Amino acid sequence: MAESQNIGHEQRQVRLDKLKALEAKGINAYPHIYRPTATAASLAEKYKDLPNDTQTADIVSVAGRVRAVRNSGMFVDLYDATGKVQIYSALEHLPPAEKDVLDLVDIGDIVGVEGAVRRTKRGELSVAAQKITMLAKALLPLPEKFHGLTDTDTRYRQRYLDMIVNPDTLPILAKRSRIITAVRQMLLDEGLLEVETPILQAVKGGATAKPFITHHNALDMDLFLRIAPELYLKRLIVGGMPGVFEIGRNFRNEGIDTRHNPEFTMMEIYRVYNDYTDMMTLFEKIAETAALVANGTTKIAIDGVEIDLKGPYPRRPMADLVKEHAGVDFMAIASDDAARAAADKLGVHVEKDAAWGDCLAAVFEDKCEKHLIQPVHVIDYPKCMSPLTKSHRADDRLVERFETFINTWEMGNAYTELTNPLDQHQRLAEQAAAHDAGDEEADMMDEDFVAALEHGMPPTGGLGVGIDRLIMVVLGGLSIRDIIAFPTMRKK
RNA sequence: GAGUGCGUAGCUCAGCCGGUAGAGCACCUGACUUUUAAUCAGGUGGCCGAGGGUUCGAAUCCCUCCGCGCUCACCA
Repeated sequence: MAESQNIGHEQRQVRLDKLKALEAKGINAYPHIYRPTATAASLAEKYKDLPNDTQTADIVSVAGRVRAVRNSGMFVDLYDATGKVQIYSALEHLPPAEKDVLDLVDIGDIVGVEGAVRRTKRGELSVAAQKITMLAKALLPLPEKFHGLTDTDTRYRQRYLDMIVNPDTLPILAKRSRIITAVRQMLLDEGLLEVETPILQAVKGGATAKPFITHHNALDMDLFLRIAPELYLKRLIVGGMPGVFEIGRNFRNEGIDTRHNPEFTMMEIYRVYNDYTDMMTLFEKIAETAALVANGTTKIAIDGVEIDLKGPYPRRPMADLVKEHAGVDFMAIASDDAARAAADKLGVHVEKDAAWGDCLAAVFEDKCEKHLIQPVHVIDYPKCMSPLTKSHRADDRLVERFETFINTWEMGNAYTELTNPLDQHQRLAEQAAAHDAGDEEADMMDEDFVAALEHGMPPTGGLGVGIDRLIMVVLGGLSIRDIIAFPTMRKK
């Protein structure tokens, strides 16, 4: 990479010269293996009562990245995955050959140190070096030690630097990993099967969103990167799996901001003989699991506001919330015309051909979402915007669908899944007509999916959870770019 | 997509009513077996994001482009 060779070429040259000096001594600066016997944290724990200015006879070896060098190498701060341990090099104890290696150590190098455990006069637990092993000579300098790396561009493009110098970055990504693992385990404990379904799809479906399109050469066929796995997971239900879930990447060709990344991690769950109320309980369990593993409590603070993820959450019909926050009872509005007039009166813009349900949803988004700080299941969505959901058993204008909101963000989306093949075919046909008329986001007709339903799908509850959003909330309202290791960036 | 701010040394940042480039850290040399953002003295290092324009003279003013941030729009 020509570019990296130009970065700090002077400091790089100094380090290259040191690398050559190591090689001249017969030292491999990139050895195959090193096996430390201790970590910073294990030493801190084991020797927490060791008095100042005391050296033990315990010989250990530690390994990590050099982050600071003081007093011409007498004190070196070594960081491993567990924290910091100081390396103390007293000339009277360090063999001359080891001192030569020490002189060739720079900040940023990865080294292994063997020696006796000691606490210095000033109280810093240290390893009194007897042998110093270069494990990886760094050729490029690290960002500044005190201010770290603040340039967001560099932080995202060179995330490894962000992780090395900014102390919050790695723990956040580690918590992401633990949250996903814990949620996965919880679902496995529920008896669900984790499955994988196609990311390359010939027909896009399961959501309304603009897709990425790619091309398969051998088949000479365009394929969509999935916007959702829904229609394939339901095929597995038809095939007889009683409960499935998938955690994986979805791709949507839409805007990028602090809450949206073109590729994001979605979790979808389907369980037979469940309806949407069962999914509400399941969502609460997922959120609690995530919060507990990350923070040890279900309470989180976002912008100074305490939010408790402990269930059960209130269940509020969309129309009730609209009535509360906008003062209009849409359930009492009978016609599309009257609904549009009501929306207009509230200053909510709707299309000229907007139906009753479109108006209700538009008013909800404009007037209600911003108030939904504490967890709430918004239930009973209008039918027209939910082509994969069963009609509400008590009101045919609605469907049995809910979205869970936390911190005003939509966190999850769940249905009593539509299983009637004739109804499904008609609703997808309406979507497909919109798609053919130019609505890139509308669903397409998936004949095979409908055929699957024609073979019979048991009553099923389904739940989708935006894993990134969940992590953003659990970790205190972070940007999606802080919880995705490598967010999508423009080509530089 | 719109508005707005930013882009100067490896990193963090000054300089911006035009006059030829600065600091701290890092790096190099030296001092100090002392430290913990070690300290002290000296030094190296810049196509001032790219291109064009105005001007005797541009990091600074103007235009275009590139990249990033924020707000809004879009977005289940």
